[in-house]
This record gives sequence, structure tokens and C-alpha cells, in this order.
Amino acid sequence: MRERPPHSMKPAVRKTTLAVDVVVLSPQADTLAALLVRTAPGGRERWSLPWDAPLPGEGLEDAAARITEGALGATPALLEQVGAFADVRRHPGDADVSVGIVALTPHAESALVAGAEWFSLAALPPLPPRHRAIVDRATTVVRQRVDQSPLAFRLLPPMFTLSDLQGIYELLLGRRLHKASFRRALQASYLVEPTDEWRSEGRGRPAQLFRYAPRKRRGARRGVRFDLFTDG
Amino acid sequence: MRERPPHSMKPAVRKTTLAVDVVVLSPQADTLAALLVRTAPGGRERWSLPWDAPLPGEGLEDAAARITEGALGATPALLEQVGAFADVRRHPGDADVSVGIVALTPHAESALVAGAEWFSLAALPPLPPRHRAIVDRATTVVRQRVDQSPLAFRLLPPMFTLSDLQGIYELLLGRRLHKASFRRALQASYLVEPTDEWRSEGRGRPAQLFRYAPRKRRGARRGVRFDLFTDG
DNA sequence: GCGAATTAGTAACAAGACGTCACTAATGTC
DNA sequence: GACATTAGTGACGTCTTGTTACTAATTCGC
Repeated sequence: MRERPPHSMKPAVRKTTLAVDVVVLSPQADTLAALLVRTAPGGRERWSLPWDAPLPGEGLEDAAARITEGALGATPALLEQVGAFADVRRHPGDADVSVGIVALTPHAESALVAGAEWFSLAALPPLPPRHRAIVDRATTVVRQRVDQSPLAFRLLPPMFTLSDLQGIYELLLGRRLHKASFRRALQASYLVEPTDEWRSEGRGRPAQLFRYAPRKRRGARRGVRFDLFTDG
Repeated sequence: MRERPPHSMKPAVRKTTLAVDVVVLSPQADTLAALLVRTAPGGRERWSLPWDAPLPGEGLEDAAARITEGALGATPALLEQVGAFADVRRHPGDADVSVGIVALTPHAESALVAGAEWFSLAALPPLPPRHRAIVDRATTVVRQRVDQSPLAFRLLPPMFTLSDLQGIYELLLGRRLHKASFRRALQASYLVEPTDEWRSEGRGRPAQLFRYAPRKRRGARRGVRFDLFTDG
């Protein structure tokens, strides 16, 4: 809080430099990975989040979609704001204010733009300080919302096994879930429906395929709540 | 989503006009009220949220604190970002981008600045469209966070009765809670401790006063979760 | 004074959610 | 055919939650 005599002044806009910084997340090889781009030589960090200023008249999410396409070569499945950042932490383009946006995209082999690469969230290279803060907030936001909104389904093809789905939840939440509890909670949530198809993945019993089909839920429904750890 | 060939461009900041728009909320006479300021004549709406551009180098929350002081005459008890808004909806200062921030302040008779007034959230006058959207998001954000962070205690004096506290939760959540469940959940949360003092409010049995005293909670604690409706 | 009204606080119960274990089922591998 | 591997489920004990119904301490009306 800053000390300042409380007297009214006419508010007025001032010119500011604004950036949209995007945390593109995708499941890659059993971890959650973020898409980083190589920075121009000269900065201390070699990598940063993809970012740009919004075009005149362009919405923030639209800008984030454009920026994601520019680095990923594909449209993200879901965009969500994670906050505005105006602290003094260094931004690669020296923007006064950054709007952080998290984008989710399914795993795909689609060609990345030259200079873009996936990094496991657990092993990110050094980032400009503001970008580091945005990544941290993005993972927090994702973990908070995964129970409330069908984020996980955006990362899967239209038909998937319950083990696939559980794997996505575990990536997004960052912890293991118990199989029986997961399925029971999923039942109660009325979010999926079984199909007639089964998939055999080599070894083990074939798994039934499900599709995302949220049904009307009576009363005020609570989200899917999963708790525990360690499946045997 | 906008259609645009995905080829890489050097990102660059551009000048934008930025506003910080503040939703100051306070309990007033059994409802949640927002603080509005009279707008300069000429605009279609007579009222708007207090707002201003951040000063050079000023953090967003710092700006929100300053703006709140300018309209309320006091420092808010808590500030929380609710999002960035860059759609085409009209802003009273024609800012390209607004950062919405919600401020909570206890009920107080403190003198408002001339031109500022409290309005029950249930009966707001017409607002500039972007401000209307910010108010709606602010109430959503407050309801989502009231379980996770001690918002409610910021709206009460250091000592309060459990009925006072329940009333604040009901205002913030916008629904009635069941007395026994509320108290049991509060017990489990280890957020308050009883004092030796009691308060008699006229009729009825005197109530014990409590103070906010979050104790270390073993393991990963879940927030206070209240569910039900209708107290008899 | 004394009962009715009013607000505070709690015990206890029933129903449900949750964590866990142990099992059955269907496939591939050796 | 034995075994490893993954899928899927039934059942049980415990903890959580919604609800009812009660006790407690005060003011108000008469």
C-alpha cells in the first residue's frame, strides 16, 4: 500500500506497453510440458514464453490464440486467463503490464515453429522472472479449475479410456489418483458415457472407450472431487 | 479465434491505454454493496466504478488501493484481481484494457468522497458495459475464494460472534447457511479461537466472542466447505 | 413476576461420500 | 498353461455432512 493523501483526481488513461504472455501446456511423455520459444540473443535467458502485444481491437484471448498458433502451428483447445502482472520483474519485451493466459492443447506431433520446444514443467530452463511467475500461477489456476470445468477432456480425443482420462487428471493435478475412487467420482459427476467400442493396447485387458457427454445434473452439483494418492 | 496464417513475427509491444477498475464491496444493511462514483455529465450512465490509470511504476494492486482510498476515504482490507478485460464494451475513459480488481472493506460510517455512494449489488444502476461485466466477475471470484482464503474475517472487527461471521459468509456466498453445519465446519478449519468475552445484543442469549486465529493444520487441509441452505 | 419470544449453542442421528482392499476379467508373453 | 499386465467392480469401515431437536440465556409484554 502506498501512502497518498486521499483526494479525488479526475481519472485519465495513460499510454502503457502491454503484452499477452501465453503458457501453452500439453501432455508429453507422462509429464505436463510447456511450450517455450528461443529468445533473441542478447537477453540473459535463452528461452521465454511465446508472447506478443494484442493487435488494435483484438481481444486478449484472441491474441493468445494467435500467439499460440504462431508457436505451435495449431489452435489451442482451451484458453484461460491467469492474471495481469505489472510488477517490476523483467519482461523480455519490457512490457509494463503482461496478461498471462494459459492454453491447453492435446498431445500432437504437429510441427512446431522453428525455435519452439516443449519442456517438462518439472525441468524448465531459466525464464525471464515475470514469465516464471506466470507459469507458476498458470499451474495453480489449472489445478483449481480442473475440478470445476471439463479441462481434462480438451486434452483427449473424442473417445478415450478411463485410464487415459485418469492419466490426464493426474498430470493436471500433479499427483496420483486412486483408481476405484476416480471411477466412482466420475460416475457421480455424469460427465462421460460409455460407447460400444473397446481398445486393446497390447498387453492387458482391453479398455472400454468413453466419450464426454455431460448430462443434466439434478440440483446444485458439486464438481468432481478426487482426493487420494497411490494406486497399487 | 481469428483466422491468421501461423508464421512467426517478432513480437513487439505497442502503446495501449490501460485502466484499473475497482469493485469496492462492503456489507451494508444486510446486503453486499458496491461503491460507485458519479460520472462526469455527458456519458449515458450516471454511475461507474471508481477507476484510474496506474501511475508509472505503480503496481496494479497499489493502484487499486489508491483508487479505493480516493473514493472511500479509507484503505481497503483486501484486494484481489478478477481479470483483464479488453473486449469492445464501452469503458468510461475509453481504456483499451481494464484490469478489474475487487476490494473488500468492513462496514464503516467513514465519510465517502463527494459523488461516491453505496449501492446494493442486487439493485445497481446502469453501468458502462465493461464495468457491469467486471462487477459480475468480481462476485464470482469472491464466491470462489471465500472458502479458500480468510476473506470473511477482513470484513469483521477483531472480535466477533459466530453469528456475525455466518452472516458475512452468507452475504459473500449469496445464500443462507445452516447454523450447525457452519459451526462444525468452522471447528474443523481451525480458523477461530474463542475469547472470554460475551456480547449481549438486546434480546436473546448473549453470544461468545471469537477472534481470527488460524492454527497450523496437519496435512493438506481442505478449505472451509459449507453447503446447505435454510436455517430454521 | 412470569411466560412468550428471541437468539446462541450443541448432541445425536441418518445418509452419503470417501479411502481402501480384494477380488474378477481379458489380454499378451514365455 | 503359468504368469505378468492392465481393466473394472464389490464391499466394507470410517469420516463427512445435512438435519432435527433439543438446551441455555437473555429481553419483552403483561
